[in-house]
Amino acid sequence: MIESLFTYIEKHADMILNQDEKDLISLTFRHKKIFKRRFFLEEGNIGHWIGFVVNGALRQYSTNKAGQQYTTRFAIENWWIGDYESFANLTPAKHSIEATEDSDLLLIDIEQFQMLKTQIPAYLKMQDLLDKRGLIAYHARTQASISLSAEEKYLDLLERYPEFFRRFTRNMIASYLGMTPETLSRVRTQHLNNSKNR
Amino acid sequence: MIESLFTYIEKHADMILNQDEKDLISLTFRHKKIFKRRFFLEEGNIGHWIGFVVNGALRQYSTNKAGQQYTTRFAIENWWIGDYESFANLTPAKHSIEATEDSDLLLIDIEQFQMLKTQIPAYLKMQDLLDKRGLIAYHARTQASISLSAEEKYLDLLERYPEFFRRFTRNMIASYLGMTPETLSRVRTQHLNNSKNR
DNA sequence: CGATTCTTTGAAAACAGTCAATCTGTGTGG
DNA sequence: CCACACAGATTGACTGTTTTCAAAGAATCG
Repeated sequence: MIESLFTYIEKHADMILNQDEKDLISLTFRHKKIFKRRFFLEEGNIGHWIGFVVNGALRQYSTNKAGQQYTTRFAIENWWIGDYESFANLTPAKHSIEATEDSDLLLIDIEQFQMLKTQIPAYLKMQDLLDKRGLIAYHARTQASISLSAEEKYLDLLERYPEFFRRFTRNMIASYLGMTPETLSRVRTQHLNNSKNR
Repeated sequence: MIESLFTYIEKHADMILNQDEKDLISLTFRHKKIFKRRFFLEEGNIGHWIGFVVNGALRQYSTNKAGQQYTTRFAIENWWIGDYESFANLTPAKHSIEATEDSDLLLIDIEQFQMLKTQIPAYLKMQDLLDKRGLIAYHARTQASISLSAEEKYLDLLERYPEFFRRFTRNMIASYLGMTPETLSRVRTQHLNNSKNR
């Protein structure tokens, strides 16, 4: 189980972990199984842990006053999941995180997270890369949500993460893209027909 | 000029800078004046520097294939401005940055930026805070752009940053909010009339 | 198999965008 | 200092896109 985290760190830091480092990491993370439809975090609680997804799938969402849910993130194998704001500041989470498949996570809390960054150079390097990427990804997504039509948003996501369409429901994807399920459905059939007629 | 940067760092790190640290910072940053309508960075170039805005105002935007501009950020006094992706990775910038008022910036490049983080604890602490805030702000903006109507987006921005409406043109604000200037205009007058009738 | 949830489809309404004309304000040059 | 030019802002009529509401059709889970 922990092996996939080692591989992930080595790949993203472009460095090799020695045995001491691997041992430290093994001791630091703890395994948690979350079954489908169960919550990893519920809005209002403190999200003490972030998790590395060994396998499974989860979605993060928030709910507005009208009770509508907005999916803010998806996570599948080899992604990290957690309410970053709550994790970093130990404030009540503004999001809930629910498993959409039975999932295996490796958890770490903020103190140990900081500790690993100081103790293991590869961990720090990986985290720097992820922080950078995170900012850039948010930027791209904001841009997309502002400037693209419903169809373009759909095509954009389909191109980037085709797997999402196999693993998450249309409702979740629609709310991730900021459109209704009906609109997503129409955009999809329309696009499928277009491809057929060529 | 550099004083406002000291103040900023001390405030955001919640720490005091000693004289050596102040001297180091003074030597590291260099002043640059950018006049209205001039560019701090043009798309395609490498954004070697990021800048602390001592005074003035700037906007960052990108242009799509159709030639439309999307404002991605504003910066005024005591904000940082730069294409973070280009700065961190030394890749060609995907955004342009233009002064919308005569502006004074204090510039730093990536190497010196890293150096200050290792040499000055307050600088590191400030930067950690800003990174956190940046992620959270992007999250909030993404959320807003997905889930709010034109009117709600307008009200949201008006509440958060009323100053923007005084210092940036409606065109810029409309493109920041992801709507046409006409829609922004209508939403505004409608809202002004609503407030009047109470 | 039956119940529940998810997805699709249709029609009408709301919303935002486009195009064109007018109005406003600012800055520049004569 | 005025007049003119120009960019920005508003307004109106129209078009196109997306949402809403309602119902029917699939798919999934116990």
